[in-house]
Order: sequence, then structure tokens, then C-alpha cells
Amino acid sequence: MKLSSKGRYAVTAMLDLAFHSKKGPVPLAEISERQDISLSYLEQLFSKLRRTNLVASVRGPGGGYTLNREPENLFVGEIIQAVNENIDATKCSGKSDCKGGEKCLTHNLWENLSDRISDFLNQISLQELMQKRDVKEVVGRQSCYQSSVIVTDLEKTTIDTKLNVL
Amino acid sequence: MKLSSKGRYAVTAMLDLAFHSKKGPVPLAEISERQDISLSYLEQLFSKLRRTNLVASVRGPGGGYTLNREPENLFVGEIIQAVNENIDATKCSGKSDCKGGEKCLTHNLWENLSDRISDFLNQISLQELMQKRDVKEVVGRQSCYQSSVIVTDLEKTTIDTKLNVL
DNA sequence: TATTTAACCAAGTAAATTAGTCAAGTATTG
DNA sequence: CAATACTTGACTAATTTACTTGGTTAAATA
Ligand code: FES
Ligand code: FES
Repeated sequence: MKLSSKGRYAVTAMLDLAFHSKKGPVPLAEISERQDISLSYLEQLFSKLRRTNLVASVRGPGGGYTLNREPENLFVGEIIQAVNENIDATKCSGKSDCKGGEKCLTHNLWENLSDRISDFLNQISLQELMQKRDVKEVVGRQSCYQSSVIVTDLEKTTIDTKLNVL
Repeated sequence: MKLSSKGRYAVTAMLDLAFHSKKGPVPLAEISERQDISLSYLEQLFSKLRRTNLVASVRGPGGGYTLNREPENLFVGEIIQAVNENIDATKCSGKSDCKGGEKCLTHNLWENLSDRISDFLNQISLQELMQKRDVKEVVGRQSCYQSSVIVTDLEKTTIDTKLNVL
């Protein structure tokens, strides 16, 4: 079973996107800034999210990504599956053959567990996450810190230097 | 979050033990034979299971391992935790600090998921697993194939050779 | 008492996976 | 055409997994 940072980053990024994509496409650089996720890594993840049609991309200046579906119809389970392959907990990937071609003692247990996890994740929509109080708090905190202008690393150094001079 | 073969092997081995430990201790070599798990790997796992008092060991000839608790009071979650450290799905290990010391957008989601998984695994006892029809089927199949005598690899070769001669 | 049995223990290791980086593109806008 | 921003693929360091090797120690039995 896989649930690693890859999946967690993907859900976090999609939630960020859901909050900020009302006024047109959001560039990955912004999400990277806000959520502390490496830009190149986000690129990889969104490439997969686009291939599964969870997001749409707009190229060129002013471009970025938008959700390809309403937040209330976009479920966490889909996002994880899109980047993480599968959430299956069996060793045999459902083929019932992990003990030399035969079903092992615990196959059904893991199958059952996988179903429960899938049910849970597929039942929670982005919309639902957006409405949680604690998520709103975090977003609020991030809006305070977040600069409306996108700052490159080079520019940041310049600004820091300027501040040091003051 | 971790749920790998390590945890799966541990549960399978413990279930095998539950089925066969009525007449005294079961040596790991038998479990290894029946469940196709490397003996040395089983030793590592059972070392951890013993340290958490889920099993007791008897050394010397006729020795082996026994369950240290009734199957109805021994839960799958405990076994996995004993060998696998934790089933926690958060990135921050519950510390709410994975985004540079602060709580990330999705912390509560993973916390919630972890709770669900724990609940599920801690609610299923070995006893319950033993009573499932499909598990009984697999055990039955294994008893047919299983030789009552423990055969070393060397002896196996000899037997195979003998059969070839016939 | 010697031998066998089986638990116990410590290291090492090959393969896989993760979480990225880096570099060279291509498409779109102004 | 130049700047912006997405796209792609290859590469990498660190970590984890699933083992193996090579022993030592304790108990029973011949
Ligand atoms: S997990 Fe499917 S057969 Fe073992
Ligand atoms: S998972 Fe806990 S703060 Fe991000």
C-alpha cells in the first residue's frame, strides 16, 4: 500500500488550487510558494493530474492550471490514485496469488482494508475539505504571509539585501 | 504511512501460529514452510513480536513460539504496530509541523484517515480471522500439502531424486 | 556428556522506492 | 520575436525493504 508524500502533496496542491482558481488559472510557481513544495516536483504531479483530466492547463503568460471539475465532484481518492497509482493494500495487487500462485491466508483482510480506505477517500470532496474550519484557518494564515507578487529566488535575495541595508 | 510485506507477513505468521499452537509451541521453521516466508526474516519479526509480549518463546528441541494471549484478545493492529512501527498517515507524525513548523492544509485529513485505519485493524482479532470461511479454506488446503515431517533442503533433493528414479 | 534442535542476535546487502533536481524542450501571448 | 509558463525525460541521493550470512546460546535427548 502506498500513501506517501507524493499523494499528500498532490491533495494539498489541489486544495490550494481550489481556493485560488476562481480568478483564472493559477501558475504552479504560486502553489509552490504557498505550500512549500518544489516546483519541479509539482510539475511532475500536475502532469499526471492533467492526464487524468482532473485539471486543465493554460499555457503562455497569465496561464496556469484550473480545476477541471467542480470541487464538490472532485474527490481526494481520485487525486491520490492519479499520482500514486493505487491504494491497494494486498500484496498480490488483487490477483490472489501471492503465495506461489495461490491465495495467502490474509488476502481478504487486506482487500477489506483497501476497500475501507478507498471508500473513505472517495467520499471526501475538495469542497468538503474547503469548508472545514481548520483548513480555513490555515489558508487565512497563508494569505497573510503570501505576497501577491511572485518573487523569484534572485529577486528575494535582492530584497533581503535591501532590508539588510535598512 | 507504512503497510508493507513486513506487516502482512507478521499477521499471516501470527494467524498460522494461532491455528497450530494448540498442541504446544510451534517452531518458526514450520511457519516458514507453510507460509513461504524466509526463516531468517520470520526470526526478525518474531523477535519484535516477543519484545512486545504478543508471543512467548520456548528454546531447545520441541520448542518454538506460542501466542501470549487468547486469539480473541489479540488484534491485527497490534501485530502490525509491533513490527511496523506505526500506521500513521500524516507526514509530520502527528506533530502538526510539516510545513516549516506549521500545520499543513491537509493535516487533519490524514489524521482522520489514520484513525479510521487504526480503528479497523484494532477491531479485528485473530479469533475473528480464524472463523472466516475463506481463511479456513486456505488453511485446509495448506494442511493437505503440508508434510508432517520437517524436510530440509538437502533431504528434499534426495527425495526428488528418489522420485525421479521411480 | 555429545549432539541436536531451535531461539536469539548482529551485520551486511541488492533491489526498489521516494522525493526530489536538472536541462532541454514546446506552446502561447503580447 | 521575446518572455512566460507548461512539458518531458533523464538523472540522483537518501532511504527503506526484504531479505541473507554467520554466528551464539539454551534446552532436551540419546
Ligand atoms: S495478498 Fe492477495 S494472495 Fe496474498
Ligand atoms: S501532515 Fe501534519 S502538518 Fe502536514
